[in-house]
This record gives sequence, C-alpha cells and structure tokens, in this order.
Amino acid sequence: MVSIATWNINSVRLRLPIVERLLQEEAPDVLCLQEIKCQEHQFPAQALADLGYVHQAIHGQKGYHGVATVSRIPLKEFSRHDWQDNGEARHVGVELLGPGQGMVIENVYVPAGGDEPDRTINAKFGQKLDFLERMTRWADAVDRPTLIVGDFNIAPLESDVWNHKQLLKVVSHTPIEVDTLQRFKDAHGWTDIGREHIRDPDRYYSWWSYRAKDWKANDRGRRLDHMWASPDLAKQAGRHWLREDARDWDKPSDHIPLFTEFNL
Amino acid sequence: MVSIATWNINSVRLRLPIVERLLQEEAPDVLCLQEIKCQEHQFPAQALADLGYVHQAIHGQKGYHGVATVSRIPLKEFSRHDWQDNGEARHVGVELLGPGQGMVIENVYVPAGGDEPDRTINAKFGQKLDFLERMTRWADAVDRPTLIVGDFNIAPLESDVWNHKQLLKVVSHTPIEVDTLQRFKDAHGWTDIGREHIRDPDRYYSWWSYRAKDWKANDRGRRLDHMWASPDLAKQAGRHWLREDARDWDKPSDHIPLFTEFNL
DNA sequence: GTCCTCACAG
DNA sequence: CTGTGAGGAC
Repeated sequence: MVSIATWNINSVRLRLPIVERLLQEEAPDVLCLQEIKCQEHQFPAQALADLGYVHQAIHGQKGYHGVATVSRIPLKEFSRHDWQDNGEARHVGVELLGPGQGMVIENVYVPAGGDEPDRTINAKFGQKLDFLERMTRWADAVDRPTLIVGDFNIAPLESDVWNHKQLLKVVSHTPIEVDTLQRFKDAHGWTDIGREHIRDPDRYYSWWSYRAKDWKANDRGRRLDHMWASPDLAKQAGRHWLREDARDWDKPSDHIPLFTEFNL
Repeated sequence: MVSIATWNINSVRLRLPIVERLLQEEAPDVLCLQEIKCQEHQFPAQALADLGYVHQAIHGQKGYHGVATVSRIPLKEFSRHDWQDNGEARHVGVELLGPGQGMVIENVYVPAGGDEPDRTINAKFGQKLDFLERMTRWADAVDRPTLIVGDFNIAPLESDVWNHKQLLKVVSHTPIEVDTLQRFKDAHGWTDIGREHIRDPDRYYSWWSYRAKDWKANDRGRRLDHMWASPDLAKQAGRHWLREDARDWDKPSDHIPLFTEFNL
C-alpha cells in the first residue's frame, strides 16, 4: 500500500507548521506540494526530513510557483518539464524505488491564466492553454504506470464549482479550458481518481478563495486540484479522501490536500 | 501624582500587543509614542481606549514617522508643529486638563538625519539640524510648565553611548548635533530629567540597533530618547525609570520606554 | 534587522 | 485576502 497526497501550499516556508501537522496526522508516503514559492536552497528540507520525508525532489524558483515532492519511500527524480519554455518551475517527476517500485509521480502546477478568458487580450490565458497542449503531446508518449497530480487550475465538471452558470466566463471553468483539459485526459486515457470516489454530480471542491471573508459562508469552492492515474495504475487505486478541515487551520492555504491510496 | 511615559514604538499597529502589555504593567497616566507609522484612522484607538487611555492626540501620516499621545487624564490637543515645513508628522503637543492641570506635554520625533554627518552631501543631516534650530526658536517662547519628550535621535553625553570615540563620526553623537541640541537646551533652560536620576557618567541607553544579532552581547546602546522639563516643572519631577527588559519582549521595538513621575 | 509602501500574482 | 519581491528608511 502506497499513499500519495497533493497540496497547493501557497508558500511552504510560511506554512511549514501546517505541512508538518498534515504529515503527522495523515502520514502519506508521498506528498506533492505546489506553489512552494521559494528557491531550492530555501526549502525546509531538514524539517520535513525530520518527519521521515528524507527523499525529496524540489523544483523551485524565486518568489513564485515551484513544486516539491517529498517521500518516505526512496525515489529518483525523473524529469523536470518546462512546458512553457519560459523557465518557470511548474513540474517535477519522480519514480518510486521501494514499495510502489516503478510508479511515476508527476507533480504539476498549471498556470492560473490571469483574469480575462481571452488570449487576444490576456497573454496569460494563452500560456495556460499552450501549457496544457504541450502537456497533452507529452502525455501521448507516457508508457509507464503514472500518477499525475497537482493544481490544474481548472474545474472541469459542473459539480466542480459552486455555480456553473456564473463561472462559465470565469477563468478555471470556461469551456475552452475544460475542452483543452479533456483533450489532455483523452491523450492518455487518464482516470480522474477523485471523481471515481466522489462521483459527479456530488459536490467536490479543493479550493476556496481568500477573498471571501468567510470561506464557508456560501461554500463558493472549486475543484482545481486533481489526481489522475494512467489506465493500468488506476486499477490499483484504493481509498481517496480530502482534508477539507485544513482550510480552517491556522494561516491556511486556500487549497486543501487530497489523498489516494494504491494497492501496490 | 502624574506619571508620563515616552516610547518610540516603531509601528504601533504591529506592536499593539507590547503597548498593551506596557500599559497594563506600568499604567502611566500618559503615554507618548513616536514612529507610530500609520495614519490617524489606522491608529488602534479602540484597543487603547479599552485600557482606559480614552484621551488621545494623534498626528500620523502614511508609513513613516507619526506621533501619538494617549492618556487616562483628560487632555486638550494644543499644537502640531511642522518644524521642517515638509508635512511630516513629528510633533503633537497636549495640555493636561484634570490632574496636572495646565501642564503641557510636547511629544516629538526628531529626524534621524541619514548616514553621512555632512549637510553638503547628505540633505537629511541638514534637515535634522534645521529641525533642531527651529525647535530652539520655538523653545525660546515657551512660557508654561512644559515637558518635552520623545526620540531626539541624539545621544549628547559620552556616557550616553557605548563608545564615545567610535561614535564621534556617527550620526546621533557628532559634535555638531550635540552642540545644536545644547543650544536648544539652553534656549529654555530645560532640565534633562533622565540625567538627574541616572547621572553622568553612569551608563544610560534607550536604544539598541536591530542589526546586532544579540542586542545585549556588547551592549552597544545609545540614549536617543529623552524627557526634558521646563525649569518650573523640573522641580516637581519625582521618580524616573526605564523598562530595559522591554527590549527583550516579543517582537520588540529597538527603543525602550522611559517614565517620569511628577508631584502635581 | 525590521519596519513601511508598492507592484504583481493568486 | 494573501503571498513574494524590490526599494527606501532607520
């Protein structure tokens, strides 16, 4: 049994206390973090090693973005893709070496895409779509048991957002993003593990904006974080769960952590 | 008996907890704060009123400088001088109305003066000297029992600094500053209350730089904060003390608070 | 070292 | 609303 977690932490240095808390309470074998917002030498490597997460693959940069995969199971850094080719740190891939031998875990932070869902007036939106297209071409060639997790910054289903109609023109839930993500999905036949367990049309959110004074008030959430398995691996997926209560922890991230167990 | 305190707080919003602590532990009748670093509407008026300091005279500005006098004794705002005539908030004067009736308390934050002690290459140094000269002209006309307190940004005596020789060329202890401050003193015959109680050449510091990793290590302090009384009022000065331990409180200011009691 | 503001990003 | 960074001040 191997358990994997993913969490957009929105600054790992500032939120080390809640990362430690999560690791102590849930003890996943592997934790994939996005938006670590630090350079590799600034990553709290020792603190996480002290909790047993001695195997670490960190792809950081100054101030923004950045991903890290930390593990109690030996792993080997496998790849770092720069699908935008602009030097941003948005991906790290690892291969498990001990239990779960041979499984590949791709940790990705898809660009948010700015405010305006129109690439002619908002370059960031175009970059987001391009990022997904390049990821799609890459997925075509995936030939090993692979789990891709992270903040995709897209909520594909109606039940992935608190108000489908109202969000159709809001970046993260526009038809073009949903279609582009669907093409990525089809390119490899990924299984959306979250939605295997909490099935459409049940409510499933992983993110609530900081901007609302009370995130719970109208439950205006979106499912931006995902765990998708390649067809072979998907068959071995077991339990899947969330820690929604983490949105209420001290100095919370705006995202919550997701977990999946694999029978490996 | 009326007790007065002065403290350069270096952001009153960030350090509200230690301001509250001081008021609870020492309960001065009046507290004069410098470097509140906020506008008047941002001042934590309610929190201090809740502790009984309902009478407040605030002269603030955005981001920098700013002074405030809060009191358990009724007071009337008396004056706001802009001795530099540049709009900076560096002074507020009040008159006590209840106990201590008629006493005037001038709360002042003298410009730091930059790094280079030469007005030809450092305009800030010239502004500091000019500020003091204008304050001197003003002092000439003081005709009521007055206490002037605050961060003068000058350590006049050899025993006011940890190393006289080494600081002779460091802004805050240069001869020209000391001379200029002396002329201010002479203009009204102010009594340096602090030095009436902790007499030269005894060590007396009120400020230790943040830049030293351990402020206590070599005790590299300076006496930048002062409480000076007009001749009539000086006769009624009683106890005078410091809270040097405040330099060790949680998230401390680099200055410590000073206290004087008056038999009024 | 520790503040502040501002710009930028989410 | 909540981060990071840069620049300025002390």
